[in-house]
Amino acid sequence: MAAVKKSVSVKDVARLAGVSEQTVSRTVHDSPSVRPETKERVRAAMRELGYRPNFAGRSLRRGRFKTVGVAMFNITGTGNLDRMEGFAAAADKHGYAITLTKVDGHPYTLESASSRMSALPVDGMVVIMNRMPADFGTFEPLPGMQTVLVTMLEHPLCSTVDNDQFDCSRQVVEYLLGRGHKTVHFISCPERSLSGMRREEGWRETLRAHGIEPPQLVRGDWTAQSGYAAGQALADDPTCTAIYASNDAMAYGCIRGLESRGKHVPEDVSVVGVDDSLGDIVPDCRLTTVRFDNKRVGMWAVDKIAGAEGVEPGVEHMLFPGVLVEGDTVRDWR
Amino acid sequence: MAAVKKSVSVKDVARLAGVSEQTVSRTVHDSPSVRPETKERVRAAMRELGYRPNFAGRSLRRGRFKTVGVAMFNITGTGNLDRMEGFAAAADKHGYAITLTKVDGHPYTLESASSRMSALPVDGMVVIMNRMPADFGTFEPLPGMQTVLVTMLEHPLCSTVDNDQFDCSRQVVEYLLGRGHKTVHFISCPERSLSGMRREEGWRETLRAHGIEPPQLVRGDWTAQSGYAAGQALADDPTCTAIYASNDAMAYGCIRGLESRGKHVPEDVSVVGVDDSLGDIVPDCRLTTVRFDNKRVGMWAVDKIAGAEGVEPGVEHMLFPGVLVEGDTVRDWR
DNA sequence: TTGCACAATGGCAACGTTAACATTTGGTCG
DNA sequence: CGACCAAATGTTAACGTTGCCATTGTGCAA
Repeated sequence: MAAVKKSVSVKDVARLAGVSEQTVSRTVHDSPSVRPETKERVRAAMRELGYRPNFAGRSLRRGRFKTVGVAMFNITGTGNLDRMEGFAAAADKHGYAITLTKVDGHPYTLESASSRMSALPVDGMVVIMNRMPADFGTFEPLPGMQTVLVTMLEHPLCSTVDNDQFDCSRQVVEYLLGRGHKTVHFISCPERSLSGMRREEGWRETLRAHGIEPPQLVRGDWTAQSGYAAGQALADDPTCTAIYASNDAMAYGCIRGLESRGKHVPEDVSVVGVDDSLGDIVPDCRLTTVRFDNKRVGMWAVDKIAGAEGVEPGVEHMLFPGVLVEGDTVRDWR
Repeated sequence: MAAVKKSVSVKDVARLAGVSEQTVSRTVHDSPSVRPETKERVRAAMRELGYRPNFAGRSLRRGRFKTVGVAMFNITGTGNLDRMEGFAAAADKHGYAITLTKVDGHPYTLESASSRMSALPVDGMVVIMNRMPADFGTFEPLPGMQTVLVTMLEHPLCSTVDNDQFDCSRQVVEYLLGRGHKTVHFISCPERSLSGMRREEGWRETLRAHGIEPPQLVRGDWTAQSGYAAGQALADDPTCTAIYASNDAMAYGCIRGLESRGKHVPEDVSVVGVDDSLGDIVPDCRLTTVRFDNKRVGMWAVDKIAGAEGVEPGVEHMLFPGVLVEGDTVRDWR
């Protein structure tokens, strides 16, 4: 039955329309040097045969794919969905497509991401770095393959873009100090997280810049449970009037932990989180937090590649600041 | 300076290694009919020139792209990250890549997703349907383009796969009835959600199958706030001992709403959610919920396309059941 | 009438790869 | 020693598209 459906080429269309292949091509590209009635005839033939331009032939001829590759070591991760939204939106804007690749190979290296991409039809690539790759310092992007890293670390050969985690902490700490708190306690995250460590640095250095010696931090593990424990531990510390948690889940856990020890938020203790991820999940708490625009980060990365269009655009480093969103979990002591 | 870097082709490698292009090709594919020392010579030449096989030339020759396209109307959505994880994992397994496309065109139709894909280098496509597309009944997939829809509705021409939302409600309702509850109240979601409506049907029909007339449902909007309001409303209903909420955020909101009215969970009222999305975000509550394996759904979709490898595989419909995860929010009344 | 400009279209080649077939080489066996 | 075989390598053509140049046709000024 179902005849083997060989793909329809310009040749087939040309034959049916009684024109040359070249005229078909010109019609596809809507060249002004084809007579309208000829165009219409060709278009009719295309419709009849169900012609669709062949991507491979076209790319081979043109030498470009109009596609950006995205390499991820872990697909599941905070903000990845928003970043992808950004990738897709920017790609769309430039008429590009996005090719997604999971690099689950054991070596967590840029090299492995790069070689994975090299066989795919992409003009440039974006790598989402969550941790520190072993070869960050020595990595060289493939020749002719514009490479953008999503990370806060600056790379000498690749453009980079990310949220500004240092500035995020600066904002939070200065916001709390500005509300009359004498110091800010910190619930951190596991040490292998790049962005988490940068938040920690920001907290520490901002306090020092204000002449305050940072108190002992409490190390968490991103979960609300660890925040809960941290909240209980900090409830007994009389100097603790303000807590900055490295993400919203820990901040929320912390609030509940404080409450379990009879401390009220924000009356007794102020709490600030990061990520604005609680959103519609928690009913009774408008957490003061920092919102990042991950979509914008994603768009920037793809814009950098797709927007270049052949020109050699040079290495650039971009950090987008987050926005502090005021909720109901901070008390003004002034 | 930077000389125009024309891409290195088999021809260049062949010349340097002093062999024919075919031998280079055979070496790339590790054919046994090339002498090991010849292979080594060719490999050395490839390394020296930095040869990378050209995707376009290869696909043109082979007629296949080894790529699956994924069309999404909304990238941000519950479970999409896990589904993508599944897409990527299955693609990887088959040596395929994933091309992601956001269909943000105004018409919410399969046709628009399909035509968007037709110009891209893909062998098949997956469409993630959140709502009901206008042309669901009349849509015909592109010839030669295997199309899989992620939806619970069965389509005559396309394979479909999704979580079994009806069965999910059945499990929850029978679980609660089995614990001695006389009926199960329901917090629904907005009516435009396909999966939500199917959950609603499952709840209603399972109750009826057990000879119980479903009580008036409370319509929510996915947010914890709406769950909170629902909890408060249901707290005054003496017949209400078990509540099934259409997602975890509403379930959690509901619990807090009940508590605000002096009802305790699970002592007074049992609450069950869906999605297992609270995870590490909430510290004090192990919610009984239903966990779906979205990764598996994603893998199935890509397997269906990439696994076929040329053979015409026929239309198939797949629903994966969720797993009820017991937490601490259900009381046994028996 | 010729020459010329311009519009419309056609022919050819090349992009990089590889399947199919062709050729060469070295060795084995009757 | 010639016929034959297998292993190793080479040659050709084709996949679909499009840039470049050539060709044809048409109208208009010289």
